[in-house]
Amino acid sequence: MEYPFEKIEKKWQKIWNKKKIFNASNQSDKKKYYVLSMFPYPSGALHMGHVSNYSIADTISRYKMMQGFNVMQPMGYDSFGLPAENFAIQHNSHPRITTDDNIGIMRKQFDMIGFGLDWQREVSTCHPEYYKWGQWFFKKMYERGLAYKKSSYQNWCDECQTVLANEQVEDGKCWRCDSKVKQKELEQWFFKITEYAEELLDFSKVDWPEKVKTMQTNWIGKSLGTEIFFKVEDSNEIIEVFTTRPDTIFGCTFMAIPPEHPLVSKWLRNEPENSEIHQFCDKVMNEDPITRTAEDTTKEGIFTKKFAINPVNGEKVQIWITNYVLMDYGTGAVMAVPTHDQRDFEFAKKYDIPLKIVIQDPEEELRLEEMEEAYIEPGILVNSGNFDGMESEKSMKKISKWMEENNMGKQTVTYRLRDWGISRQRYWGNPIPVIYCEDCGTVLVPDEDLPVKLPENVELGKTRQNPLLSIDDWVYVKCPNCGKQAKRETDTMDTFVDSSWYFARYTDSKNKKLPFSKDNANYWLPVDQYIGGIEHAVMHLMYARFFHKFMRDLEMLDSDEPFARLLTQGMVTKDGAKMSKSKGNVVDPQYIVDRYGADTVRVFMLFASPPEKDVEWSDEGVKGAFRFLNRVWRLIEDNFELIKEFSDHLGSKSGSNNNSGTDHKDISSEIKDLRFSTHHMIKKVLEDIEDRMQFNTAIAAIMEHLNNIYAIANVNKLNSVEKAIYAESCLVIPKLLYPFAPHISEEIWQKFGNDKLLHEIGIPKFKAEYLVKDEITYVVQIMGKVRGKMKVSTDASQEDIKKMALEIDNVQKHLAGKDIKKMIVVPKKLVSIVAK
RNA sequence: GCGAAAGUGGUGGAAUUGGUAGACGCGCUGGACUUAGAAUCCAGUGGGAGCAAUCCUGUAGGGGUUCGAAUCCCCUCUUUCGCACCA
Repeated sequence: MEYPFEKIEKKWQKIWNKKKIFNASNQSDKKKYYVLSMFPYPSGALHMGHVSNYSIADTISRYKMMQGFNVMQPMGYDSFGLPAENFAIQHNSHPRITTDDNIGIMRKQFDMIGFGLDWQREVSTCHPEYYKWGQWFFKKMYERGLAYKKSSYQNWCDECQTVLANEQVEDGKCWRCDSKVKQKELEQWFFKITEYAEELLDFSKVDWPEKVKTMQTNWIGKSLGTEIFFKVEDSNEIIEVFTTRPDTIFGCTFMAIPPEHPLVSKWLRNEPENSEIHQFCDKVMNEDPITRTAEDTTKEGIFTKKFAINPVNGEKVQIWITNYVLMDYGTGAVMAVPTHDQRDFEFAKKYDIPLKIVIQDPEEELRLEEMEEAYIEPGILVNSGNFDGMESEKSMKKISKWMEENNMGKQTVTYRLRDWGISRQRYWGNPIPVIYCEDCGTVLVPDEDLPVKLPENVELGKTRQNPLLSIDDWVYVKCPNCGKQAKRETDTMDTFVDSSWYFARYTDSKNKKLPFSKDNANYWLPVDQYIGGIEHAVMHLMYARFFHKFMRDLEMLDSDEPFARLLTQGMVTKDGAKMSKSKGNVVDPQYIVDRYGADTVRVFMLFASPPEKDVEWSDEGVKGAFRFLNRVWRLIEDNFELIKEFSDHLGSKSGSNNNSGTDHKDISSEIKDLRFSTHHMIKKVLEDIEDRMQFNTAIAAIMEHLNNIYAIANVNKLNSVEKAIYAESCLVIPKLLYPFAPHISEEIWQKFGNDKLLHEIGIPKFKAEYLVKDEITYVVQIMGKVRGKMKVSTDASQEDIKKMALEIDNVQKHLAGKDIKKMIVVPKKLVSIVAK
């Protein structure tokens, strides 16, 4: 007989709902605990990845509730974005409608799995009440000089007809549709995330996986160096270069700039359209960025016939346009030192540019004519004016300082991180609240006109262009300043803007005057435990940190970081691959819940592997989880009378478990072991959840304890003290199972007349005195090999233990003819004998 | 190429501080119950030898430190992830 999971789960979901136990209050005497899962994009139905993510979060949440925290676990929908727009086009509908439909479906499924979510706080980023504040934040950014518009080469996805941020390009492909990304020159809006680069490198206030911290650190890519100013010969133009090797400045023999460099377009104006130099620039700029920036791409260039003057020695150096220098790193120009940089070396060899050694190898003297590759190691400076003879590493600071003093350059810090391009040329996103007026220029939409609502009357999918462009009565508006006919910005914001502050909106989601009140934000933030996929390590998690610090600087909240603790959960895989429709290896949570119940799915997910690792789906494994819950159920059913009889004595109503058998002499060792098992399990489960976040071993501990109970053969023959211990060993199960399988646990708990819900009764505590055993099993090793085992009473002395070990038959056998050199006793563990 | 993490039975995974390797689950084998199946229960299950006691062997491979190594150190291989002409 299967336990009636369907009835039980429906029943408890109703009760929790009715009692509103998951509605967190913004004021409480209890300590707060904010658990957050990354909110989903409403794709239509929950998939196993969601179930895994939210099962982890719900386990932590319910555990913290039992511990007496004021827990908030909110949920919402990341509902703007291209997929929603495309989905609507496919279904010949409007994203507003399809999105809300999908949210309806997901909402039902959230309830069906019994996640303890605070629905009062629900947000959906595509609702005007939410996106109004995104626009408000945009204005704040603009007012503080953190939002600006510029024209530049951008990652362009033809398929999605929109620009992508650097973070959204993976292997040269669009992170969404996988098609090749091109470069296109466009005007678009940026958020100055680089302003916060330094602070974003500081992870001292968060407890995050090393991996994520490293990924962000690498992404930001800080490097210390020097900017050096080169004059262009016979002109007042100046080219700034950035270098991390100022010690090689005297060896600079040419300068390398990319075709995108502003001086290039200026110079090209005087060149005929079909000139060689024009052709070269066009060719390089049209190359796709991946091949162009690949390390093995052949270095190419063209001489501009212009020269720059090296400020340190007045030498003339050729200026080359090349394909290997990037416009958007550093200053977009490089001083090339072929002898001490491999790339410059290759380039100089190819085009016969002069070489000059300025750092000598102290081991073996370098000769120009023999060099086959650049010498990039430290060495002794030569041909470097006053710096000759200095060690190259030590000279760097001195040279920079000297250049700074003589206005030849300055020390700088450069980051790989670029400003965040947030314009998207698509309909289904948050409109950028800007109006362009011929007279007044860029004008922000006044606060009282926020939100700029997305027009509803759009025809999607007719053209590949942004449909907003063709809605005249939306685009043409009066300038808020002068009243003259003006035009709206038709780009919408990247959806990562919406998800960069939603965690703060949850603290006060109904606020009509502000994104959230400072009091609420300061009460709840930072999020105590954030849970989501590793794929957001750089994008979302970095943007959210940036926004949080920005909100702090607006004095909207006081904390420095949004997420104090982060858990990156693994994927759900089947047959070794991520579940996906295209691979046809998807398992529908609905089907599993219908067949085995929500508790089973949750237990399986949590038991299959530790949370940060991938979970390999296994139909048999699910059955195993189901079998386990059935075994729990049967244990309680079969022993109902016995447990019931003793449950009142045990004070289970109050949830305390301190009567583990008033200590009596006549307790069999079997029952003492059972009592040990009970307390051992409590200790293990608490440690695994609290300290290690390792739910698989916590569940294993409960299973082990269940096996120990089943091992007690003749329950009816137990005396009354023993029966009480037995009853307690059973009753502790629902309490510890609750965070993982809440429905069945509540049902069992209630069976014994307990009117309190499990989260109200407090987490059980183990008693150390029951974890002390009278006897401990010692292992006896000879030369590291186990040769015997013995039970030793806890009060035995080291000498006793040694003596006992030597008495074991098998030990004597192995010691025959050998001298004992040494005996090591490891308390409570083993005896190791060294003999030869 | 650089950097990081990992590699344990047939399988998912345990082993928290250097101390009995393989907890727990799945699968498999045998048995009980059953007309039969499903379900359940009991026993066994890293490999090899043995009736058994017990012994040998075993944590990607090779070396080392130690009374003792999955765990620490060195080398090699493999996998995954991140970065990748960043001046």
